[in-house]
Amino acid sequence: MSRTAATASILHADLDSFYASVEQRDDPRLRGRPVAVGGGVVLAASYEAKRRGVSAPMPEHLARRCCRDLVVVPPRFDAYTEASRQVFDVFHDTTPLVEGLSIDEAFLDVSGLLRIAGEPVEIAQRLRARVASQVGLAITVGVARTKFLAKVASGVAKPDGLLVVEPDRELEFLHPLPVGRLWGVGPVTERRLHERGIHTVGEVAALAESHLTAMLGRGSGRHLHALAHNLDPRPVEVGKRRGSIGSQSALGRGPKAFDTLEALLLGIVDRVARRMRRADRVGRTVTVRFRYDDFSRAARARTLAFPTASTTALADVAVSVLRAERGTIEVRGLTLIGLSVGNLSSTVLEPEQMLLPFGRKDPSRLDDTVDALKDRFGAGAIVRGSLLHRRAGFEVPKLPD
DNA sequence: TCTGGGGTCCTAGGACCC
DNA sequence: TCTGGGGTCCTAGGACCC
Repeated sequence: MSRTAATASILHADLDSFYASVEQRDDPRLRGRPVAVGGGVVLAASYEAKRRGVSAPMPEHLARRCCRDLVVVPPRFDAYTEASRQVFDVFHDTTPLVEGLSIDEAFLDVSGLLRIAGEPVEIAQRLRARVASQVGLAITVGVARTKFLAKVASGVAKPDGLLVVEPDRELEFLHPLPVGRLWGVGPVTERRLHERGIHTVGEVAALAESHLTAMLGRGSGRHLHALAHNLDPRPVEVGKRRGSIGSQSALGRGPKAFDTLEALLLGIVDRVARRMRRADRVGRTVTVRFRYDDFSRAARARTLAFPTASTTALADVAVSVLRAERGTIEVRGLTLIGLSVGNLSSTVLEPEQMLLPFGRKDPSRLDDTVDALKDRFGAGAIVRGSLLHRRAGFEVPKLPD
């Protein structure tokens, strides 16, 4: 165990230009050519296209302007999902400690595998070779002592690379890098730092934490201070579940009839509700998102007393929120509408959770309680203690003695 | 340059409870 | 009866990531 702290044994594996690479793999005519996946907007660009200045999210007509022979292909999300599944199979075959970050990247903890599988660098080499031969895709791997540094390393090693940052070289590697390389530094934070003459990670590291928090706020300041000193104790976490499920749709400019917006929103509700049911999740917080003609955004949230994945229940809430915004929408013009459902829980009934609001912990009562609640709210309902239960006038069902 | 669709995390204020 | 402090929940907005 003690060696985990001293050894570079966390891998960050990241597929290169994922969508575009899948397209080039499946259509030999696309290989070696600048490829963009998208339609209207570039979702992903191949390295040939990136070298010519194409990047996501760039409007298609601009991408074509800077790259005259760009090949634009429509996305095939099913193919990407399948390729991702195959790559994650290789991850899970490498180590049980896999934390997925997105469809195309994950952290792997290989600290316990020295005797079985060898040094982390050897494991990383085999992982890259297996993904290439079994899935036909290039994957870049960064190896370091912390998650954060492994991710920075893979970013530096792209494309199709492998980079190990040994523990005694961490700051030497990190400090010359531009601040934008830090995970969590986007355009806004980068600009704020540049305005103060701070361009490298080393310059961030030279600042007191109090200085950074005053500049960027408590959360960002602490985060940045820790990262600049390579302090990142977070372990690789297995079995994380996502906290929200949503969908959205861009509408383009121009006036839309309000009825059309309602119909669009209902379509989105239906899509989200189906995905929730397929994933066996129910949620309590319904958020409707708006983007206006001037690109400003707003979100309106409503939290229900009980979680649901019912299309009609979610639709009722979503439509009432939309109607309440009608005046604003008509004045400002709408260019995007979206819905996400958060506060997710599992649909599997967990008796301990259900008893929470009642203060009943007697195990002999569990089955009766569950039955009573099922009768009243349906098998999908989970009851949890919250202010809203009380505010909504929720009454504890009569339980048999 | 004028912007898609899927997410995560943080902050801040107000309501409410103990 | 008055007052205070700490904690949780909710809403809204913003930054960031792929």
